[in-house]
Amino acid sequence: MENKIFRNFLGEKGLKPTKERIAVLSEVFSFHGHFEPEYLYLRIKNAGSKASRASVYRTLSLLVDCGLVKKVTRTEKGNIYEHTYGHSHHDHMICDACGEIIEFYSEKLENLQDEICSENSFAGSSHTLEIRGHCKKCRTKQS
Amino acid sequence: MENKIFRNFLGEKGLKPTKERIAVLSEVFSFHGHFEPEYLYLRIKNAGSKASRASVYRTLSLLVDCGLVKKVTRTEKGNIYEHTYGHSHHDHMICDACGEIIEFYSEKLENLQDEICSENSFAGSSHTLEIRGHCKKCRTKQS
DNA sequence: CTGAAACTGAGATTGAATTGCAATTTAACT
DNA sequence: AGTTAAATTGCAATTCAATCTCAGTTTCAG
Ligand SMILES: [Mn+2]
Ligand SMILES: [Mn+2]
Ligand SMILES: [Zn+2]
Ligand SMILES: [Zn+2]
Repeated sequence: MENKIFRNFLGEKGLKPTKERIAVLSEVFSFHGHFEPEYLYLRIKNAGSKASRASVYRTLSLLVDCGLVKKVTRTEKGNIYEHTYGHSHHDHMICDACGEIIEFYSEKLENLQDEICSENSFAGSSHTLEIRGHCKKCRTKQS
Repeated sequence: MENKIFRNFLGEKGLKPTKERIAVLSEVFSFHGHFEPEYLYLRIKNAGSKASRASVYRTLSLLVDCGLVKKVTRTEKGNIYEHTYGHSHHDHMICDACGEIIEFYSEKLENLQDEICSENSFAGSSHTLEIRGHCKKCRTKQS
């Protein structure tokens, strides 16, 4: 489980599993979905643990490094993260009319991307595909 | 041509085609490829025109609004743009080590996306695919 | 021409993220 | 348990792209 993985990762790097780091780890895995560092910081505080903003940022980096967490996007505001351990990869379709988000996954699509990476001698490690348009509901509503 | 399009866009909004705005427009279309606002600012200066950083940022927003320019991605540093008018659709691979951006286009990939949209009764109108990883150069350098 | 509205540049401000550093904590080894 | 070096922390200072403020300037419809 994630605790084990993180402690292992820290051990290998000569880093220590301090309460602050563990508090961040626990909080990150205490809920599902996307989050901003500040939101995480507040949740930790609210949960009765303590970790400064600096520690939250620093630990978040470590979690990304060890693969438990992923930086989803950089928005105008700041970065958005999500924990990935225990979740499978998917991409998104977003309806420009109602904002609905449809998640999808296609093995074929993933393979095709790998092919394209090879063709370009690129070692792809992650990707973000966002398809924009109109969902069924909004399309029928329009007629 | 882009000049006409931009002036039209400005007119419709009650905005004025000032020398600064036109200088930014011209510079944006004076070369092909990706660029950061600061780089554009320096190019404009170097070209003998004048436009403050503030105007460059402000005009860049307008150009995006009117569809002549697109925000390609957001890096640790800042935004990266490209002019789209006169260019056909393509997606990007971005090297996490050196920042190089590789453009690619795959008919198969586009078709596959259309298929996936159909399967989800979604009318896709645009998409952004960004593959992150390491380019050939950075990968060999590492060994 | 004229005047109201739009625009500009310089510098101030914002805010997420990073960093310097003195004090504190950790844990390996007696 | 006690010692100690290395790691870690929090706070405040800093960074830096991006945005905003606002007084002076420019544009252009009438
Ligand atoms: Mn999702
Ligand atoms: Mn491109
Ligand atoms: Zn919809
Ligand atoms: Zn590279």
